[in-house]
Amino acid sequence: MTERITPGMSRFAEVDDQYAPHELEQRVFEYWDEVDAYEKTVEHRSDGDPLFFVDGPPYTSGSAHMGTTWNKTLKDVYLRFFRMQGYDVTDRPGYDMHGLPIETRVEEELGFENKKDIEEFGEENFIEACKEYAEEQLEGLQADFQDFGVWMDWSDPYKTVRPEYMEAAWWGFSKAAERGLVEKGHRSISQCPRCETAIANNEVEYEDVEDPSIYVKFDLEDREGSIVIWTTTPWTIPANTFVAVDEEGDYVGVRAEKEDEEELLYIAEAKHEEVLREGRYEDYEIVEELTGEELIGWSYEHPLAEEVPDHVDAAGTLEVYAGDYVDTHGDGTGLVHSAPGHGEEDFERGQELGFPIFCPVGGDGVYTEEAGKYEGQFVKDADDEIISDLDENGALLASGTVHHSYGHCWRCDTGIVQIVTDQWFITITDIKDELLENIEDSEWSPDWARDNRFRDFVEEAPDWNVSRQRYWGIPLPVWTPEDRDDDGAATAGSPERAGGRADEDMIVIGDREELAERVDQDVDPEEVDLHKDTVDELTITEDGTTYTRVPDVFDVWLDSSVASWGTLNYPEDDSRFDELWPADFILEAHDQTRGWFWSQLGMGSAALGEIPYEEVLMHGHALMPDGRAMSKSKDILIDPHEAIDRHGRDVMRMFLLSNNPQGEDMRFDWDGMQTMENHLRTLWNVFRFPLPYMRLDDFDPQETTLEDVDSDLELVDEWVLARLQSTKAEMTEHFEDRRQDKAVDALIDFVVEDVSRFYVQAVRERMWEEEDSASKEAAYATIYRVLRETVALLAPYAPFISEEIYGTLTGDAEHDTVHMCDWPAIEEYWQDEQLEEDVAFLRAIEEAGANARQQAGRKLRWPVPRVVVAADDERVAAAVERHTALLEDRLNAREIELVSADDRWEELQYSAEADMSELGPAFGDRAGQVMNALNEARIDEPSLEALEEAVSDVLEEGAEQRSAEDASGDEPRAALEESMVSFVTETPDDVAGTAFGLDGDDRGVAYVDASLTEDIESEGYAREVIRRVQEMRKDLDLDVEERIALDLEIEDDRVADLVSDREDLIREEVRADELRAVDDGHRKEWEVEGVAMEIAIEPLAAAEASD
RNA sequence: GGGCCGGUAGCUCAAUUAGGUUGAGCGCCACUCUGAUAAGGUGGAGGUUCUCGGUUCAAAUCCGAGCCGGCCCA
Repeated sequence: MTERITPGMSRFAEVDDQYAPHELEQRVFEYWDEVDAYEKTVEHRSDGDPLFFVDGPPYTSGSAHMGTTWNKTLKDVYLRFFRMQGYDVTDRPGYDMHGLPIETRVEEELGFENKKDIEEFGEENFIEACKEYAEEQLEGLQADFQDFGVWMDWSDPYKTVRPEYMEAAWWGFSKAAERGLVEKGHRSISQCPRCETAIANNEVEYEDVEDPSIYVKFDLEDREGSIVIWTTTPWTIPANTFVAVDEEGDYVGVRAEKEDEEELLYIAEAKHEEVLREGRYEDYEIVEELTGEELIGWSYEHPLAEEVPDHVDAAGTLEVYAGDYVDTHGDGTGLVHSAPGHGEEDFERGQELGFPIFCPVGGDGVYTEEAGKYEGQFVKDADDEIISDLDENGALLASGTVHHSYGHCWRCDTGIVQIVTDQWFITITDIKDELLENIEDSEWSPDWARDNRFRDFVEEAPDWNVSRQRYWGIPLPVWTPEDRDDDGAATAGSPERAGGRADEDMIVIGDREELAERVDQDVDPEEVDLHKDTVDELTITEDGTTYTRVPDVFDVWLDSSVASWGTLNYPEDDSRFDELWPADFILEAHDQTRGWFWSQLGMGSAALGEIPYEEVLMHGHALMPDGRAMSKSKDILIDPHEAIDRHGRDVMRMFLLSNNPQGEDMRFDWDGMQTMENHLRTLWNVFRFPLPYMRLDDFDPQETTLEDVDSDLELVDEWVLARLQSTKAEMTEHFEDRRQDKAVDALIDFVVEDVSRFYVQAVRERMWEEEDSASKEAAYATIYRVLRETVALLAPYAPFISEEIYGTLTGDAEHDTVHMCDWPAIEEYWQDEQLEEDVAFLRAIEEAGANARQQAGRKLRWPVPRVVVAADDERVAAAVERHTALLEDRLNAREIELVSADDRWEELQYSAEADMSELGPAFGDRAGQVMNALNEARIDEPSLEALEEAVSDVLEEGAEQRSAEDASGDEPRAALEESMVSFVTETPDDVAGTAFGLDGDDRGVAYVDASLTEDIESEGYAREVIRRVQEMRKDLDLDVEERIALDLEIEDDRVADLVSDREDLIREEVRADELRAVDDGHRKEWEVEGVAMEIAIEPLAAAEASD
């Protein structure tokens, strides 16, 4: 067997100098394959508590975009987290593969124009072509998801086109039918005339278009004059049935003159000027003022009575009625042309009024015979002819065009027509109260998504039209008597609700077994495919009646609505349903409020009386860097593949996951990607740093645990371990709040700020020591524990780099994959809040000291004799007292002097900062003035008396005002209180001092005494020499252990003497075994603090070899 | 047109719960440091907190009216 370098095989193996994400990720993919990492991780949790996650199935047209990528990455991070917490997670992915979008894509590919082409091609062939297309798209999507490092059960996704899944939809629908929630309805729907099918309201996309805008006069019968209506759809005029007005609106009768003719017109008062201007009338006079109520009952003549001989003429039609959809201040005239055969509101009002439904338009948008003169024309094409006919009839008041938004088919972009047809509905409005109650059984993040958005939607949701007159979908499992009058005309004109209850004479089949049992033909339930072409011909004969299948297929939203049991292959497989259902967790974007969140609620409630999910995490959309929505069709997008090419999978995931997942949109940001890469590089470097030392010393983390070296731990070790505990606690809390972004921020902060910038800095010298020491072992054990737990915490986010680091750290001593690890538990033993706070103060002091040093012009390399820490309070003083040595070390100070809060430096001056929350209530409208005075004051001691003295002018002025206003004078004069101010030190010129603080509050000042002594100069110059020799070693690319000969020439005698005092130090630090003249070596001239030096080095191995 | 969410530094966001002198990271500029670091450190520039009005001693925060973006609905 050939030896391979893979994570998990060789502890502390050599790793890349640089973090190289692409190579690393390839290695990890291969490794996962090799050890069956995913399968082992699933198996590892098989005894855990079940956690039933249901994947909202992506639609299989097109490839993964940044939004899908974010969605799947979020799912991945939570599923990995749940697994690490011990849950046995159901993680079956799914794909939504039916529906009009795929049909239109396939039609495009095949060059089809309309349904006739499909019929000619053959339903069976077309369905097969759709299936192939969907499967192809699925492959691409799934390859992408796997490439993003998402771990789900890719071997067995649920597909909505599989018979067992389609059966799950049949089952759900049949349960709803059993509850009496299925009915056939005669309703106004949006129809795509190209696709020749109803489409759901949420499939209608609104686009700005130019349409006719006409004002039409309807001549009144039995009285003089006309009422005026406005419409942008002249093609609906043939179906006019009544005119609606606002009962309480104000209307006027106007005598208007044009070209010597006079007309009496009735219009809303608010609109009359505009309408008359449109009609180019020269003069007018208001002759009547009426309310809408007074117009009711007026009858008029149909304006196209001759052209459309079959027009509505039933009793009560062609009259004025009240309609609550009329607005006398909106568009139009305040009188609304109403055609129940078209508009939804018109339809509903027409039903109430018991009018016949006249719709002279077919499913293809072409006028039928009933349209008389216009028969055979596509409705939009007939607009011009209708307008000119109206004109000829003297009915046209004005004709123009208007830009407005008009509904279009979401897939083929054809303008929709509103017509009345027979459709099948799930009447969820009958169980609306139940739906609203069921919502309460689910927890949502963020909570407003449920309590505002979702509830609003559910409250207003209409019945669900589930039928589509198409091919690529789950066939309706409904059989009706073959001689049945399917166009539903019988119900038209009925004053009751259209369609009525579910037909007594309707058979709804619930599964394949039942299908095989009841149909007249031979059907093998194991083999039957269930698509339209296989079930269309099946008939059922019972009690002498033959039933044929309703030819429609389901709205594709119904497919995914049954995912909670479809995922479990229920009802075919009932082995897990009772244990798992309903889903514990679902996670989708906010557009699913009206989509999947809703359809599942409706279907779950209709079929099973319950909401099918218990917890929802609702995220936002991925936006472009400039905040625009991404759009594939407009080529406005960031391709996840490009993101991976530029930065790698882990980086992309880290970026995506560092965004708030609760309802807020995410702006993609290349800078943010780069920052994440920098963070991961930092982690890589932290990880890489101790490896050579551990290797050299044969450190064995199983032999030498943290517990073994407990007594040798130094302060920084204990501190970083305490920080680790806090980080774990913080992350766990954020994860449980479904804010993985805050969790990863905490982790990054820990790695970058605490481990890399502080801990590693602090332990470098300990690891650099050549001989074994207890301290070094303690540092090894500490950083090992820190890294080992860090990669577990990071694993759900960045599974690749975590895997490689884990493998390199643990060898074969632990799990095969980091993803089998438990979520790191908080260990109370290592918690130490006081120490964390102490170090926070020390770091603040260090930062201030660095600032002060820079002010004093003294580099960190040069020691300073003394740093004075003036602590504002006991807490700070205690921290400094406890850790003086560490502070000396970090500040490179010979001595730390603590000035406690009770004492102070006489040289110092003070000023005061006001606390406005105290000052405001006490001084009222003068608080700002007092604040300014306080800020400007300079005093010698930080006492309230001194301060009051300094700002006395302002205080007294206020007191005078107050007593002048308040004659009773018993209110006490506002005075300064301790709580209103905090004192701030002012630095003397000769000492550099900088304030330090925590969380924005000043807590003291660090003063750096930068005076020089010979001893300090000696060390300073020596360290300057060391630094330059190190640089020269680096020039030669010498190994860290390599010995050299050093040649040092310094012109200034005084400096030369100072440096030679530290000869031992220099030799040790630069690994110089010999101090002598070097002839051939690497030679360089330097200037150090104005002193010229010449340094030469020569590797000893090379020197020996050349001898 | 309606509902929900958002608008704070060049960018990403925090501070809005409960009103009290607007902050961080990234980016930029200058200086500095460098034998784990494509790093690190110090300083700096950068703000009409979308606009207008109101409440208040005091508003990014509360209220009202708009504007812009996103989602959903019509």
